Amino acid sequence: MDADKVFKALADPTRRRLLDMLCEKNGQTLGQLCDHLDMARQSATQHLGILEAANLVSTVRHGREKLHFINPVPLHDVYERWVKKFEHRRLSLLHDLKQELEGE
Amino acid sequence: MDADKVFKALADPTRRRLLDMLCEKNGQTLGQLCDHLDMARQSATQHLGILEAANLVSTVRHGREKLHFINPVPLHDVYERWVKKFEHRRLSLLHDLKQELEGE
DNA sequence: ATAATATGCAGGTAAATACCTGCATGTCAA
DNA sequence: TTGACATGCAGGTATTTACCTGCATATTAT
Repeated sequence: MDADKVFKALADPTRRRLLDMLCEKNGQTLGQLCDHLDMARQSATQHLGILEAANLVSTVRHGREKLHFINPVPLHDVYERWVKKFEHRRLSLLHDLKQELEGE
Repeated sequence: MDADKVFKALADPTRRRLLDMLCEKNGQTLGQLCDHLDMARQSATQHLGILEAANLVSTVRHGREKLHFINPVPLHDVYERWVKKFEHRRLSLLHDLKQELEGE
């Protein structure tokens, strides 16, 4: 997993919206996805390209249509690498700050 | 939680590195954190400001020093909102793509 | 075949981003 | 109190990003 690509892909609200749309209904075409966005088709294409480069979305050509599918694996990897680690130490990390605020 | 701020904060490798450093040793000063980065102090300050604005880091002044503490809560929120959802449907989402690739 | 449809590709621009330098302020210690 | 140290603040620049318009290509349906 290229963590940088995944995080950068997730940094844009339009791209998070696209993932949400695909989660609602997987395998949508570019056109279908565009219909729910307030921007030119070409802009959406770029966003989908970034999601695909991050491996968050896989595509399949179906005649003249391009179907988009979510790939949940990178998100799971993000969890494993980034959230779980801090999650595990969650209480102790908060404890550090609390102690500092209380003046040791 | 301001999801956009959190995701944008996580989108930069330097900022992820800073979070890692604080996870290793919580409550470090600006100077300590800078020592491990290959950039000017002022640049690091900006990164830490972004992390603080996203509520991923909290700070406490201690005389002339500024101590930085991780706040793991937003990361947990990201998990709840973004990862868990896709995680739950992980297998079914992959199934969609597999079926499409196999020609229905 | 041809028209309508779905997508691809090539630039072009304005705003955001990640750096930097230079100087100011505040705190500690001798 | 004065010098050293830790951080704050104000710009300035080069790159990246998120849009756009215009045109090309490929597929389906009449």
